[in-house]
Amino acid sequence: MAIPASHPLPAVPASPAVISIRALKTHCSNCSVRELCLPVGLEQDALQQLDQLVTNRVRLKKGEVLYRAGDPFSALYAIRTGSCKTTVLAENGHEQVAGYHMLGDMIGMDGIGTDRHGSQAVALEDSEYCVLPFDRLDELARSIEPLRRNLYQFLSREISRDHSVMLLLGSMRAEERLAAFLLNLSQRYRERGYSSTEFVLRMSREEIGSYIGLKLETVSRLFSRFQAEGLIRVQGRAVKLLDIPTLKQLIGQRC
Amino acid sequence: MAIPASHPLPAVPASPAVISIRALKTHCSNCSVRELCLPVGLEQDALQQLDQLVTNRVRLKKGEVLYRAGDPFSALYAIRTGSCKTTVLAENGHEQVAGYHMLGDMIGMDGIGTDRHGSQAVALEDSEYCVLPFDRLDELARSIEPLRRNLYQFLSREISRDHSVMLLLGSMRAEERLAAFLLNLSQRYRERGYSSTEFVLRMSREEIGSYIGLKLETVSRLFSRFQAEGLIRVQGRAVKLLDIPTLKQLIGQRC
DNA sequence: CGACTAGTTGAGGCCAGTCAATGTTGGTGG
DNA sequence: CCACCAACATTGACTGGCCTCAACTAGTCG
Repeated sequence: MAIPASHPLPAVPASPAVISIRALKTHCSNCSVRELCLPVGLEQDALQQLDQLVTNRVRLKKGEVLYRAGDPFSALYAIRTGSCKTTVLAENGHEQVAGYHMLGDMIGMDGIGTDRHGSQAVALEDSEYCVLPFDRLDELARSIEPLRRNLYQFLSREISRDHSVMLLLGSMRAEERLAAFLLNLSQRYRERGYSSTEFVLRMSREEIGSYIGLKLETVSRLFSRFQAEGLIRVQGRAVKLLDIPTLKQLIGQRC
Repeated sequence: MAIPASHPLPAVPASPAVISIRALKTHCSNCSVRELCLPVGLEQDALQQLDQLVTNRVRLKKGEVLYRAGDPFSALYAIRTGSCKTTVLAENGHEQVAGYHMLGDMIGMDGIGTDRHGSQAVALEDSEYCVLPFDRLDELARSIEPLRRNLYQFLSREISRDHSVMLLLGSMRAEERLAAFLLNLSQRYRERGYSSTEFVLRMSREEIGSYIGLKLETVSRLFSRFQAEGLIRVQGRAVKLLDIPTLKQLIGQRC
């Protein structure tokens, strides 16, 4: 796997923060997250065809918006570096975090059906996205079976992921929610070759709360309590998981 | 079958409740929900090709299981008549209703990515399902653009639907949840040509509660309260919406 | 250094959960 | 047809977990 193991992100080569970067040496074929992303399992020549499709990349600074709810849908986005949140808007104006995405993740899939994005994506840190024009991706997927399979998988996995969140929101108590949130992050960092016990949260207490259905004060209190109980160590947004077994027990114990 | 209402479904010809029915006069081309289901927008010959794919249908009695979590995934299912719920299972054994599906809906899509069903589907009444073998559906979709588009749409719409549920579970108060639940049903019945103000719930109070993140007692109390306030009339599982504007206001008013 | 945002902590209230008793409905078999 | 039973539903009393409101602290950036 790519990525130097322990943690920090591999330094992104300095480059002008321009929207469209062509002929940059970043291709799917040598991308650090190719094993997690759309290219996984593709043959060499399929990879090259995919490379030709991904000619645009977008760089965002923290807080910048990739797309808004209601924007015309034209492409999916694969996260190359960094992380972002997706939020959904209720008719009454309430905004809620629906996803916390990191490198290798694909976002924008809820827009396919309606030709409009159904959610909003906001960078949680400086980050880079591969633009996958959907029409061309679809066209390419027609002929490349593994690519088509991967596309289905991303769509389907998003559904499963949402089901997990529904489970969390619908039946867990506050401490279970936070434990599940932390363990989920831990696993995803591990899958990406980072430390699974020590990482930096890219969301505020309020955003975390919005994601897991709690108020920010409750999130803060729980962080404090988990720390007091020796389960984690928190320093602002830096978290270290100290007692993963007990955290797991927290979410596995109730009927 | 539910509710005669404005333009009821054409009576399904009586037929033996056998699992696999071939050469029955039920085809996509003359199915009553074709405008809501996979065939929507398809040309005549595309329709016929789809017909050839859907050779199996499954009939379930109330309470019977279509698939279980962990079952090998091989097909999607389109609901021809009746309704079912899908449930997801947490690692700790807790089971939660994740979806309430009715005719025209497609289910099983969370199984594509893992080759295993991620949820369980249980009939809420006697109901009938078209079996869509996924490999063959995929093959057919390769060549029929509108079919492929529809497939994407179903996947994408499922994601959007889940986001709505997350919004409901994450930020609404009990009365808002029930109002949203009822209004959602109302709209879906309307789309299907049934009465949007008068219908029979196919789920118990407990199942409804599981779906919208409340306990059954709370659901029951809310039904009683809505009735006392003149918003609805409830008689067991038969519901009549009396004051839709106020119900809408209930979910549209909070920030 | 001051304004601002993010985070922590405390006190109190309320909404929904829990526990429990009772009523209702629908299916089954005598 | 009706008695019976089990599952479902209703209602009340009480509890408690999370929210609300509020004060305070710690960083951050001009």
